[in-house]
Amino acid sequence: MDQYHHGNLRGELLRAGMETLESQGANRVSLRSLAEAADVSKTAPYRHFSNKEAFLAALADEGYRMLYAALEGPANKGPGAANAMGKAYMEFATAHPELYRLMTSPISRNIPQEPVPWARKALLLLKKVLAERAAASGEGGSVDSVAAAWGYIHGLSLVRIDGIFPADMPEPDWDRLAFELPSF
Amino acid sequence: MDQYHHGNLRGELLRAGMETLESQGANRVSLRSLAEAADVSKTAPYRHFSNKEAFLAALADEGYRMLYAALEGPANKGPGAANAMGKAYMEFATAHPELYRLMTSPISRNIPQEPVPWARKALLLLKKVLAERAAASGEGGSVDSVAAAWGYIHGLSLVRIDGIFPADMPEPDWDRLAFELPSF
DNA sequence: ACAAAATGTTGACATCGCCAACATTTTCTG
DNA sequence: CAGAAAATGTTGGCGATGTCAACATTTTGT
Repeated sequence: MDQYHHGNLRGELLRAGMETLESQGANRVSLRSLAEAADVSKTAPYRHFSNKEAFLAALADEGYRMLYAALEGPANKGPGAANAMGKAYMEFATAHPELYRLMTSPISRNIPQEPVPWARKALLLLKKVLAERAAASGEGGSVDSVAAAWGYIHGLSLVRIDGIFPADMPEPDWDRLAFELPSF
Repeated sequence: MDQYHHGNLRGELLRAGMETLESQGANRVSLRSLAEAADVSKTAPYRHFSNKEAFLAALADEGYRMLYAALEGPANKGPGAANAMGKAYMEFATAHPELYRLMTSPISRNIPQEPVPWARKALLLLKKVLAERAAASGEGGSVDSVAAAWGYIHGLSLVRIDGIFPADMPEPDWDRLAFELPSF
């Protein structure tokens, strides 16, 4: 008995959209085809997301929810939390390359209307642990130290998942690199 | 007198395409509208690029040509070449954020048919200088050391241009950070 | 019970990537 | 130098997509 109302269209769109995103990249995500797959008319998604960008931003935020869950444990490890977090961070990026690319693309930040609560939460956690580490190492929680560690782990993750690293060199020991964050 | 042949359609498409890319991002680049702007039929571009991806790859390679030109000077500075290169690298990324994102997206590497000679050249230069630095610092040119510096400068550039860094923290001293590459 | 809000549908328009078939111009070769 | 071949461009069209306007149905709240 086909119902007029889907019941959980928003959730189903996000679920199926995440699947497409992870397997084929953000460019292949189409609201129309997702609607069709959910047995719903082509414009139904617009009742839940103002446009495609907002939908992608919602997917990105879902990614930050996952990232937060992945970082929560390592972040509470006491001493060495930052290093453990670096490793978990890169593991997340490596396991979800397309999602991670979307999360760190500027799209997510160009949507002031749609809230992205998990992004805020995950990044705050990251900042907190990195700042604590900087403070503990005598740098007084310097902004530069946080930015350095942040950029390092982000870039290392991308270099790995994007295959930028020269193919004619042996594979680096990514795990060790992610674990040993640089100091300033 | 409208000519049947444009004369330099390929070059003009790349020029105008680069303009759109830099001002509006890769997603907004359309072969059709570029053709229209060049006063040429909508399918004329396909005589020069097999598809849109190949066109974007050509734009990316043009970016690597520019990057190579920007790195050439610093790379020959003798001691401290790596640091000077790090600074020049981030300056390039900051000056051309959308182009840089395209260059480092995996699209560029998924096109085996179209050659991207400048990408190869620029990345080889980068690798050479970083490897020399690692060797000079006693690490014996370790792969890990190269990868660490590479990821660091790449990630630092992206964190800066993508605005990932928490807005509630003061702006880091990007130039100093780019100059002081981490050691392992 | 009824009004309002939420959710979905139909139809339409513009843009876009890209294919097939054909036209024109330039270049190469006998 | 003529004719073949290659390069370059055009027209017409197909299917996918984002998104808008107008309308329908269902759910919710008073």
